[in-house]
Amino acid sequence: MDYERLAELLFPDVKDTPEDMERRYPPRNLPEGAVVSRMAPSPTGFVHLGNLVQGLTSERMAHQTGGVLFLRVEDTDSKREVPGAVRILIETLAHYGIRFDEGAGTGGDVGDYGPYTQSQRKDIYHVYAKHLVQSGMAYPCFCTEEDLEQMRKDQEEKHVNFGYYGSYAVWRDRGLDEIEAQIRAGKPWVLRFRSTGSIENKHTFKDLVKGEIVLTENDIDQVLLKSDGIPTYHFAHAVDDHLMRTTHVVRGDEWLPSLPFHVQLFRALGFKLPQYAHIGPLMKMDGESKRKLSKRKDPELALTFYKAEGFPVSSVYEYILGILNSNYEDWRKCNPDADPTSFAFSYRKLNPAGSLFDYDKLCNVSKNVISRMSAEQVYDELLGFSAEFDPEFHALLIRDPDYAKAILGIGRGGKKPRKDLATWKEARPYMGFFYDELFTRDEPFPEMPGIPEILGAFADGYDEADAQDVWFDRIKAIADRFGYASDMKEYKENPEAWKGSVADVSNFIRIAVTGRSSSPDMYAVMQILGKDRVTARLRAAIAGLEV
RNA sequence: GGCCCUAUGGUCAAGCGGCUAAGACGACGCCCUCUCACGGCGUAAUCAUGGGUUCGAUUCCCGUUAGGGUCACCA
Repeated sequence: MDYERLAELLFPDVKDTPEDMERRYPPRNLPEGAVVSRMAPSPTGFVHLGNLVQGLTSERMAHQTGGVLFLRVEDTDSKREVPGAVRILIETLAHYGIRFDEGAGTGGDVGDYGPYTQSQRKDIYHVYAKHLVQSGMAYPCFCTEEDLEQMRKDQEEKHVNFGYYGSYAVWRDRGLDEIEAQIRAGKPWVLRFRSTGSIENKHTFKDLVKGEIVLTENDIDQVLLKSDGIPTYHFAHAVDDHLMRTTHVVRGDEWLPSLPFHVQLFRALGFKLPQYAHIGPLMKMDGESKRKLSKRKDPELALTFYKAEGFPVSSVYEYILGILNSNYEDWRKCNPDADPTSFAFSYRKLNPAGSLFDYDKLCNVSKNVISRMSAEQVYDELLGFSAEFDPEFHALLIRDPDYAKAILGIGRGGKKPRKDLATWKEARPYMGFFYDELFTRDEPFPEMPGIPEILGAFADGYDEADAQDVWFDRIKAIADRFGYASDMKEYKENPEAWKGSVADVSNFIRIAVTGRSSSPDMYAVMQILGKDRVTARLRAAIAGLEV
């Protein structure tokens, strides 16, 4: 077979050689140990937790070593492409603190190793495709979809391995004349890799997170170029990561089965293999068993879900970091206010298996994150959320910023901050009663004696200027007056001696003022509500009870 | 079905040949001069299984079982 002629036939327009490519994309000049890594998502418009997990790992590895993180858009599947997806992708990732040093950007490419969008790299791939044909390592295949389907059926019946290999590789050794005839007839073709591997051969391979793994050689003649001349992932991966001088590839472990082929391809192309880190998928409980989080079934996979639920981005970030490096949580406890980038991230800590996604844990992390924020910060974030998801609440919040911040400041700061909020969505039910527009009385008063009189007595004597202890002494005095115990200890020893306790009295007032039986500290609540609102609500409650 | 990965409490997990097997979330109980939210204390709960190797295995090796992933002109 005259491979040179075949190559000319297939790629008449390709004049560049691999050597030209090497000159155009020389090795990077970086210090020893610097990691060059990348995110290489396909622009489907759907940014998910998996992207973030992978991206965060790459980002930390690159930036912690003084290396480079770049973004490459893998748009080789035109069927799946969604317009505007690249922009969404970049903005979402930036939102989560992943910044690229290089690569595709909203304002065009940045960096010397571009283009960073695969659909613009066709010429580059063809240089290597032609080279492989010239050296007999690739050949055209004219099988139709039907042909391949038939092959698959046949293999299923015979219970043999699936795929285009051995005697099933029908175009592997056809003559040049036959190929030429097909091309002249305008038949579409794909370029296949001529595999010399055997499934009898095993090799050990060192993966950064899985450790030593056993690979079975690939014996399938995989597709390198699709019939439209666009490369498959495998081929693009090899060419791009070589020319872009990637040192570390972080990806989901669903890629593990195609790793033998990638190893084979890099070798055939004469490329140095990068280091690989295959990370386990995020799982979810589905009835009795676990399964990988799925795009179709699980809304919590999409990053937009967390935005709509009102999780601060820093909460999601912290949660993911905690999943990746379990010692992050301890570090955070010791360094409550430190920047997460000062944490020593290690790929060695990554779990080789898949972890179950834990919503409760995320909430807990988020409560801690929010509790560490200032009232000012909470207000700003809440505003951002409500503007998009709760305009009515948003309008109330911006009407009187100081009022809102005072509310959000209750129990904030200090050693033991309140942790009421895990999401911004919870803010409205938490603090709604501060606004007359949202205030409702849905909590009934308990069946206990003297409630209207007690409320009346409190309203009559309420003085906004009272300090907290004076304020509470007044409540105790009212308790005594109406036959309720003012001392909790005494009451607990002998509850029968009283109608109730000062806790009950406080509760009557709480229900009257907030409409609920639980609220933050009543003194603080009343200070913020102001005397007029407090007494108005007390009077209204009394009127309601007397009807 | 072939190939590959994984296996410590309900969940996330420390552990890397010798420990009464950390810690966190969740659950439950108690305490904390008004509820709630915090905080404190405590309880229950884990090394899948069978064989080796070893003076000694949660830890190393093999089998079994279970779970997961993957077998496209998708990434």
